[in-house]
Amino acid sequence: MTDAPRRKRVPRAEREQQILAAAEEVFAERGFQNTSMDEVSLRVGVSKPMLYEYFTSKEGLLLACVARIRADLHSTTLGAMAAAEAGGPRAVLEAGLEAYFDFADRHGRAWAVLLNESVIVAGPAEEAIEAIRGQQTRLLEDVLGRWLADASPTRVAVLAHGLVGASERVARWRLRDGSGTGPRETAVLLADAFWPGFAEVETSANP
Amino acid sequence: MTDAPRRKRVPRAEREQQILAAAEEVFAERGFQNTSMDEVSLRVGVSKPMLYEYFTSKEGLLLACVARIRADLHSTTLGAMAAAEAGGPRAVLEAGLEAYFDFADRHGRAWAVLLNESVIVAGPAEEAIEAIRGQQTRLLEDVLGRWLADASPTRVAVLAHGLVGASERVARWRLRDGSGTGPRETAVLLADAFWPGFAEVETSANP
DNA sequence: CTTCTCTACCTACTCTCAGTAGGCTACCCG
DNA sequence: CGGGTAGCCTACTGAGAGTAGGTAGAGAAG
Repeated sequence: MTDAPRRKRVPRAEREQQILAAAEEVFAERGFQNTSMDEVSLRVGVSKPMLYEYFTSKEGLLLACVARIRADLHSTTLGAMAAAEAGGPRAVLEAGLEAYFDFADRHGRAWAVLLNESVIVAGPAEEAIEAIRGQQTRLLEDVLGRWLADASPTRVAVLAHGLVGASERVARWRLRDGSGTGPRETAVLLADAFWPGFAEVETSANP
Repeated sequence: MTDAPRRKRVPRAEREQQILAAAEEVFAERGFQNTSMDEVSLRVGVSKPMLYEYFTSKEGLLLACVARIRADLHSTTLGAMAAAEAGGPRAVLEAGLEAYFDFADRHGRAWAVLLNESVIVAGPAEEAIEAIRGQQTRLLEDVLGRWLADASPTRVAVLAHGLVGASERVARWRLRDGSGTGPRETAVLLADAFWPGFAEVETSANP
């Protein structure tokens, strides 16, 4: 009946993952601002100084969450696009968009908080978040650069950033009001809007 | 030599504007998170309780700043688009985009912090910010709805939200790396990307 | 089995800062 | 020239980010 002295020792890597999982949950529920480190530590079942030992600061913890989910998103969309390679550029575009919206669906609020609404600061953390976001844009710049070999880098940049921004906002709209529209359908609608703008790519179509 | 007893009484409406101006500055410099109410009050030359009297909370102050700058942006772009009406839809689109990028240029970091990076919370403030943001989207939905009279509301929504998202991200990119590209040039590039997606509008062109 | 040591872990603080209680005073109006 | 009110202040409370300094479990070495 005396309460269990359940101090269970766990290797660092594993605890880090537990902490990230709990933090992602709480951030998604309450938002970054309204989350206290005490609450995260409570939910993991570990004391606060551990969080600081492993992640330096509250911002650091947020950054780690963002990095993790971004990496997941990146490999997911990359995989989908690679799988659609045979269908030609248009199919690749649609596959990437669909994978993105599907990812957003599966991760719900965590996606919105961590990828869109969370940036807070004007200091190094902002840089860090933008850098992580840059992965996605660079991926698109690569692909678009290959398709539009003779377009100016500026044009490629505008298209890539524009497409990323459009995806984010459309995904957010779906989360709030537009959930009646499925990932596939949404992807096609957005691709329809953007595709004709890629004038030069009109060569290889679906089989 | 005894320091001035400069308690200068100022009517409420005027003080509110002073406070908003100072807050916008500090938020832009430090970011929301790293700004203390004490610092804002110091800069205005007024004591902290005044800020709370007029704006309820730190979030409330942020919200007021956002609302103000959003309203400014809204009327600016609206005006530019109205002025371009005679040139046809394509000219209206370009004018709106150019006004947007120009606005972002003029407001520098304040724009980035207040319109893009500042949303913080999961509670009512998030709703409020989204509502303010909604102005812009609704404006576009109106215009697009008129141009694409026979398109489904879903398609119009995707286009409107997509275009807003694209503008935001492209503007942000310009602020960081792409400032070599002027507002006009950027607007044309983005319009080129999106325009052909508005298939049905191809009727009225420039004189 | 004992001791050594390394790393996971904790309790108990400090300090900054959002938000408030309660009162004062400049200015207008009669 | 005395109210009355609107603008203003000093001086607090409480929450929560971040830290100092120490405890203890588990494997290695004897």
